[in-house]
Amino acid sequence: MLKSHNCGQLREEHINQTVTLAGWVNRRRDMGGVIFIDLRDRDGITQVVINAGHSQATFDTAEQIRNEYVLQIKGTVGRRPEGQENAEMTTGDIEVTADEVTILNKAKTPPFAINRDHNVDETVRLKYRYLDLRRQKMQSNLIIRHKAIKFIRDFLDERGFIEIETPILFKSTPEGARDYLVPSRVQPGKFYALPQSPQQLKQLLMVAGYERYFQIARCFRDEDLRADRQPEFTQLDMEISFVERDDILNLIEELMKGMIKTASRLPLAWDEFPRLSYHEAMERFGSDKPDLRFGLELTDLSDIAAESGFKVFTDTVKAGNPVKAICVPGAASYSRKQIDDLEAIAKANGAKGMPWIMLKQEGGVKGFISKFFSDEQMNAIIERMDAKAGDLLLFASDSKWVVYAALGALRTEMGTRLGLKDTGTLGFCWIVDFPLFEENLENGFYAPSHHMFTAPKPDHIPMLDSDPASVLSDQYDLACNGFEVAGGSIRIHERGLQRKIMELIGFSIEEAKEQFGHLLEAFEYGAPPHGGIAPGIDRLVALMAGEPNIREVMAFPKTAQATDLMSESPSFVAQQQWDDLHIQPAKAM
RNA sequence: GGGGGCGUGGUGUAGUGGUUAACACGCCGGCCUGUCAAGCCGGAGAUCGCGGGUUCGAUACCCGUCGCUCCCGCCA
Repeated sequence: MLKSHNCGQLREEHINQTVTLAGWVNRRRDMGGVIFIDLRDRDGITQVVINAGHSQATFDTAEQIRNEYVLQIKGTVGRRPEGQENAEMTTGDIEVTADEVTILNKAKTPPFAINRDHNVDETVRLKYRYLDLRRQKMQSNLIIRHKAIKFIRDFLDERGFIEIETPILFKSTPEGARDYLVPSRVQPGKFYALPQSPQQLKQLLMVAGYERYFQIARCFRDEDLRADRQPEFTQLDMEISFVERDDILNLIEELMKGMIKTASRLPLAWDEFPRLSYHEAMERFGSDKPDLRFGLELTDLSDIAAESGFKVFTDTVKAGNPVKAICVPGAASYSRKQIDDLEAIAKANGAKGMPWIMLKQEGGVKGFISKFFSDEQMNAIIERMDAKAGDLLLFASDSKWVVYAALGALRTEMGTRLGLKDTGTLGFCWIVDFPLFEENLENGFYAPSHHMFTAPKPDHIPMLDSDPASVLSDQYDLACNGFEVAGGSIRIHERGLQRKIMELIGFSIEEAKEQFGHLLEAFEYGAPPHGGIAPGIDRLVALMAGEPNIREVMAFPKTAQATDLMSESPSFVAQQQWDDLHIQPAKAM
């Protein structure tokens, strides 16, 4: 090795030892006759001292050194002079006096500062990702990620899980997200697909008798990107045989707690993860991934609104839809502009408008809908919402989905604006008892709300015949701070039930055989009851690192346009490559 | 597919319908033997993303376009 110690390693106990360090120049301070170099490697930073009186050749070399040069330093560890210690540095009590300085490599001045944590345009960061990743913050993020994954592997190994790799080249299915396709060279006209998740394969591993499987699995979805969505991302994919829902919830809860204790920058907001039904989450928070770190809950006012003189509300309730509101404390002083901003959020989420009522500090109410309510009705609203003078009430009346979306978005926005979220903590909750089917029929058939292998709750199975729309499933999600961080379900392992579900969703035997034939056939050879879950590693690590998007915890992420600014991919390919793959462009490019 | 925001020396920002586009950091040179965001002195560095329009005059206003970003749709 070109070094004997790491740069974060040396302490008082090493004093008088001769050491060799190697790393990058974090900063150079040239005092004329003495030069200080902060030498940085992944482990930390050590101050190196180069004295003019010590060795002229070494000093001459040090004069030429610039930031980010790669150096090897041979020298002696010494105690810093009295009063010169740096309490900010873990190595701040010592320094290395250089006997020899070797420039292992020079470096151009980087396009942005490596030695400083400051905002840099993300275009530049992504183009020079290798320099961005050199920054302490990014190294720390990737180390959190490593620790999390290491914890997961150890935790699951101790509990009898085995890690099995599944193919990246697999089969396209029209269900779900858009597939990334890979044309076959040896099978003209045919395509592989990159897996959206190893869903089918892990179920087949259950049929194969592996009982407890996991994989740190790369997944691919060709959909538009978001702060928490990349075209390729990593899931902790898991499946367990002979398992019941609560076994999985309890296991994952223990795993999350251990992982956060081991790897997370932020602590848990609370120890036990609350379990909410999907219905309760939507009604109270307008989201199936609610941020429970603050209140501002949705309140149903349909009954009072139905008696009001406001036609929009009365019509809504007559149509069987809700009128709901949230109470924003202290926001009655909001300006027209601020209200307009909030209304824009409601509209962006499908609402046609955002009626509001201000409870004036000096008493009385303001807002054009207030005149449609009697004093009695207004008091009932205020009482039910536990509102006080100075508060602002924001309403939504529409289909319940629009009401959830609009008020859910407003709730999140106001939670941020008013600083109600404890942003330094992680607030987990389980969402359970999802509907088995989407509410709206598609072409006269039900659509699965998760996927077609999700099992109904056992005591709801009879309702598949009488009232399919009301059937709840053994599907569950884990949410944290308003993000979905895991989703899973107990699967259907029994053929008759699977056939019934396929009939309800209008899936013919022929279609099923075409797409899932291997899986359905496998289920006829003794499939054990099984279920699983898939936590999203990128989202969890971003949350644990306190980062606002998952690019900050991925080494080489893509832009919102799904490009890589460093390698400039995707890229055009030679005509020969098209020919080899038996494909051609749809039009001249 | 739709909507919002941003784009000014290497980096981060300021700025204005009108003379030479300002500041900090960085960079280059000089001084300096105890600094640690070193300090002091001097210097270089910007066709204000690109194209078009309005105007006597555009970095600024308008349109388009490209890039980055956030959101809706989409993501079983």
